[in-house]
Amino acid sequence: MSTQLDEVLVVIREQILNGELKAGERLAEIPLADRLGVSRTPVRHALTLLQAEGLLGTAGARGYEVKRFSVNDITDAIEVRGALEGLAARTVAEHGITRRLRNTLDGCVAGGDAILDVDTITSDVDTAFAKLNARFHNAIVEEAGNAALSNAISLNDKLPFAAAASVAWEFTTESQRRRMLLRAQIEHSLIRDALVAGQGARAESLMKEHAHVAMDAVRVLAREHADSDDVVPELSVRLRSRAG
Amino acid sequence: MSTQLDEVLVVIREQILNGELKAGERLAEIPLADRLGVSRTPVRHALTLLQAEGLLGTAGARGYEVKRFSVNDITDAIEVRGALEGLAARTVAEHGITRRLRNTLDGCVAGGDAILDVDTITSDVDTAFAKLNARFHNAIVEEAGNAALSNAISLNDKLPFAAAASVAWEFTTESQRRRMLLRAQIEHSLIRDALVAGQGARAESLMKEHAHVAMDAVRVLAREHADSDDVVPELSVRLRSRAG
DNA sequence: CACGATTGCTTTGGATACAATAATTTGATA
DNA sequence: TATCAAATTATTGTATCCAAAGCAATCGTG
Repeated sequence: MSTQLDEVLVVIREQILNGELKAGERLAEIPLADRLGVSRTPVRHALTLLQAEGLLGTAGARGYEVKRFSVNDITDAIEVRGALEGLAARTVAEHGITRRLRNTLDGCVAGGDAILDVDTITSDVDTAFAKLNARFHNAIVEEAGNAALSNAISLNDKLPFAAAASVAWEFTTESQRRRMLLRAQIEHSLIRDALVAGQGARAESLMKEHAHVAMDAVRVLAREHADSDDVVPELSVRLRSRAG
Repeated sequence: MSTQLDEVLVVIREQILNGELKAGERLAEIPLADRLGVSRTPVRHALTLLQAEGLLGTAGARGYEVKRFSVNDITDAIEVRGALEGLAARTVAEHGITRRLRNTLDGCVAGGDAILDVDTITSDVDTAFAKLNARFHNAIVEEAGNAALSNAISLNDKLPFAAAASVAWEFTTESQRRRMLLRAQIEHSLIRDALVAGQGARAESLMKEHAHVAMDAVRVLAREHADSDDVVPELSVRLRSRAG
C-alpha cells in the first residue's frame, strides 16, 4: 500500500520538475494541502524531505521555496554523476564483471544497435533508447555493490537534470539527436568492453566522458538562453506540451 | 532559534554514531519520543530524514532500524569521498585558484608543519591536525562552487566513517599515527601545489589517493575484527570512553 | 506628513486524539 | 501437542487543535 506521504512527495516533486510549481515560488503548507486534498501533516513531511533532496530552499525565515536551477547547476550535477558512475565502473572492472552483468550489458548494447538501425529518430526511438540507457547505467552501479555510492547517485538523480536533458532534447535538430544517440551507443559498447577486459582506469574515464553526452545536450539550452538562469520555467512548458 | 526537529535529529544521529542506539536496533517512535521528552511528531520527522541520510533502514513492514555498517561500508564511503573531492580539486585547479583559497591552504599547510613539529603525537596534536584537515578540505570543496557536489559530500559525511576513523585511530600505535599524519601533511602540501599550478588531473589523483589515508586507518579495524561486520558497536564503546 | 509602535492576522511547529494496520497471543480443534 | 484462526494489543499514519512567532496594517504621535 502507498501511504499518503509517499503520494504527496511524488506529486510535489513532479510538479516542481515539470514547472507546475514555478522556480522561486513560495510553498505554503495550507494551500498545498488543500490543493492535494490531504491534511497539513503529510505535506509538512514531504516539504522537509524535498528540502533534504535539494529541490527546495528556505524562503527567508518562514517556509520553503522552489529552488531555481541554472544551466550551470545542471551541468555541475552531471559532472558529479560522471565522477560517481566513473567510480562504479572502475570498481566493477577491478572486481571482475559477473556473468549476469555481462549478459545485461550485452543485451543493452545489442538492443541499442537494433533500436538505432532506423532512418529517422522518432520519439519512440529515443524513449526506447532512454530505457535501455537507464538499464545499462543502473546495472553497473548496482554491481559495484557500494551503498554509499548508490545513495549519492540516487540523490543526484533527484535533481532536475533529467528533466533538463529531456527539454534540451527538444531544441536539438534531428541530425544532432542521431549523432548523440550513436555516440552514446558507441560509448556503451566501449564501456562494456573495458569492463569485460577488467580495464578499471579505462572504464572510469570512458564513463566520465560518457556523462558529457548529457552535458552537451544541456549546453544547447545555454545557447538558447542568453545566460545561465531560468532554465526550469522554460523547461516546464516544454515538458508539459510533451506529456499532454 | 533551533526547532525541536533539529535538536531531535542531532541527538538521534549522535546516539546512532556513538552506539547508544545499537546497530540493528529497532526504533519505535513512542519510546524515542518519551526518552527525548518530546511528542512523536518531531521524532517521526527526524526518522524519515535519517533514513534519507542512510543511517536508518526499514525494519520489515513496520518502523525503522539502525543500519549496520561493516568495515567495507566504511571504506566504500571513503572511496566515494575520494571521487567527489577529487572532482572538487580538479575543478578548482581548472578554474584557477583564488588568492583567498591560496591563503587558506597555505595557512593549513604551515599550521600542519608547526603542529607536527613535536616529539610525540599526543591527542592534542591529532585533534589540532584534524581541525586543520577539515578546514583544508572544506575550503577546496567550497571553492569548487558546485552545489550538487557539496550536497553529495555532505550526505556522505553523515555516514559513520568519521566515527570509524576516530576509533581506528585508537588501535594504531604511536609510530603508525605519526606516519599517517606526516603522510597527510605531505599530501596536503602536494595538493596545494597542484592547485596553484593549475594541474587538474594531478590534483584530482592526489586527492583520491589522499582519501586512502583514512582508508588505511580504518583497515586497522578490519585486522582487529576478524571479518567485516559489527564495527559500530565496538566503535561506540571506544568513542564513549574517549569522550567521558 | 512621516515614522514608529501596537494590535491583529497569517503561518508555521508541536502535541494529542483518532483510525487503520500489522504483530502477537490465546484459545480451540484436529 | 501442534497448528490455525480470531481477537487483542501495539504501533504507525493522518487529522485537528493549540501555541508561538512573523508580518502587515492601521492608528497614534511627533
